[in-house]
This record gives sequence, structure tokens and C-alpha cells, in this order.
Amino acid sequence: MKRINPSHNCKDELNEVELRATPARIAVMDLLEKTNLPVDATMIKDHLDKHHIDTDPATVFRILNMFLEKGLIKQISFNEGKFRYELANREDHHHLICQTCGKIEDISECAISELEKDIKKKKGFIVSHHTLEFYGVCHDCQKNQNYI
Amino acid sequence: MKRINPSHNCKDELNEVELRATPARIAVMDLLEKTNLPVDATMIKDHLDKHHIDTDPATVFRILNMFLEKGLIKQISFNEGKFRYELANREDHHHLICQTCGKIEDISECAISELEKDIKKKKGFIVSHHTLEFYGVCHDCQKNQNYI
DNA sequence: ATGGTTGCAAACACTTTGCACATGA
DNA sequence: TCATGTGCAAAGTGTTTGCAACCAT
Repeated sequence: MKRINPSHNCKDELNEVELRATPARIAVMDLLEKTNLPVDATMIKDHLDKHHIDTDPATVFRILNMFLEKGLIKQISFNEGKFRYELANREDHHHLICQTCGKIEDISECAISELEKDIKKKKGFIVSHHTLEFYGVCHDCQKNQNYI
Repeated sequence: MKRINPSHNCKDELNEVELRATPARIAVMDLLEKTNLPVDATMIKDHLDKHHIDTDPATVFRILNMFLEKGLIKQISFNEGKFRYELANREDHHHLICQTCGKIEDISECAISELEKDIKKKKGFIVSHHTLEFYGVCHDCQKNQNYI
């Protein structure tokens, strides 16, 4: 196993949550920080392969579940029959998912917090978090007319 | 195979979208209409078993995919590693998912349409639909104090 | 009658688990 | 050193597919 980029502070981040800084974990953190977009286990595995970090899917999932437990990442689903993961310590944001090319964009504006207060008042339901995703056709795909 | 309740108009609904009205399909429609809440394939299978309609999971999924294609139902995901399904012809609404007891409530108010216009203007992204789900603790579970 | 539907079995994709070996602190 | 992590293989879910038999129209 080789380490991708020893210059990062991923090691410290991991130690902070009492996780040993192994090459695979550092590389996963690295990818999550670089892309800043939701990735799935296969994409992570590919990233590790590319950097000659010899892993198998089980380890990837174990790393992801460990990160989840420690609150480093969030698990999300875009109705694909699998999970995606992204860093947890990001500002409140949501996604634009292009149904033509699959591209995922972030949007940050969100006026849901008032709705949450309403829900507490009217339903007595305490919201801990929410998911809001928009599906449609992105700008590029509209131009390319490769949508129906 | 026995039919659950021949009094329904499910048969007509199915014929309208050019699907043959088989006992299994009628029973699935029936359940979706009765619960009006998102159910998964296992719950549907259980419902069929209970009514002595002898099916297997493959058929349930084939029925659901057929209903999806015809636009009768919607597929949604609550980050459970599986899909749930609910009738499509319902007013715009979202869900409150209790992380303690798993209960799912509907809420209908939704001020997202303005946000969608904004997204079109700022990002050039055309939204076809969105998903918005709230996770938290429901009223009952707060009372029962079986949450942390 | 006949084409759409189903049951069964097998396969598939994604994720988890058990256990022996390897490794970071 | 030694608890924590990993590789490998196997199993567990959820879902799809091929094919012959079946049944709604």
C-alpha cells in the first residue's frame, strides 16, 4: 500500500475521532474532501485502486460505516438503490440531480428551518434533520438536447 | 388465488392504463389506496399472503415496476437500503419519519415551488420534481421517552 | 386463442459478517 | 505489544431476469 498524499491533515482529523490513520482511511477522507460531492462505494473503491491502495469492498463499507458512526460523513440516497456519502461538516445544502447525465450540483439556499418550527408546533414532531433533493434536467443537457 | 374485495374500481383503474386486472395487481392497488403511506415490497408481499394471494417477490417487483412505468405510483427512499412506494396521484406532500418508532406521517404544506423558480433562474436547471423528508422524533415517542 | 402475467429458480447488485492475519499507536 | 484494521470468502438483503405454464381479455 502506498499513501496518496502525506501532506494532508487527514491523519489528525482521524485521530481526533479516535480512528487510526490507515492509508485506506486517509485516501477515503481525501476523496471526500476533494470532490465535496456525494460518492458511492464503487467510486471510492475506484479511487483507491487508482492510487494503488489495495482494498476490497468490505473494507470500504467498514470505513464508511465507521465514519458515519463518528459523524464525519452523511449517508444520502438519490433513489438509485445504493447509498452515497459526503462530508458532514458542510453548510446546510441540497442537490440538483440531472436525470439525463447524472451530474450532481450543490445548492445552498434553504428556507426550511421555518417549516421545521411549524412542524413542531402543528404536529409535535421534533425534526433532527431533513433531506431535500431536486430532480430535473441540468443546463448543459438542455443545450445538448439529449433530453426528450 | 382469491380476490380480496371485488367491489373496488381498481379493475377499471388498471384497464385504463392497459394493464390486465389480475388478483395480485388489484390487491396491490388496494393496499396502496388503503394505507396511503409508503410501503415496501415486503409489506406488500405480507399483505398478499394475508389475503391468500399466492405470489413471490419477483411478481411483486414486476407489478411495482409496471405501476411505476404507467405513472400510477412513485418510488421513494428513506435511506433504508430499499425502496418504498406510494400512489402518484396525490397532492404534493412530504413525510415526517420518526427515527424511534419508524412511523411515517404526511405533511402537505410545501413552499418549494418558489425555490424551484429560483433554481431555474440562477442555475438554469429545470426541476421536474423534488423530494423533501424530515427525520426526527414523533409526538408519541417524545411522551414515551423511548428516545435518547 | 393469444399475448400479457405469473411462479419458480437462478442471478445480480449492494452491503454485512466471521475469522485469521497484519499494522498503527 | 496488542487492540484496532484489513483481506478474503461467504452470506445476507433487495431486486431483476429467463423460461415454461397460466390466465384475462
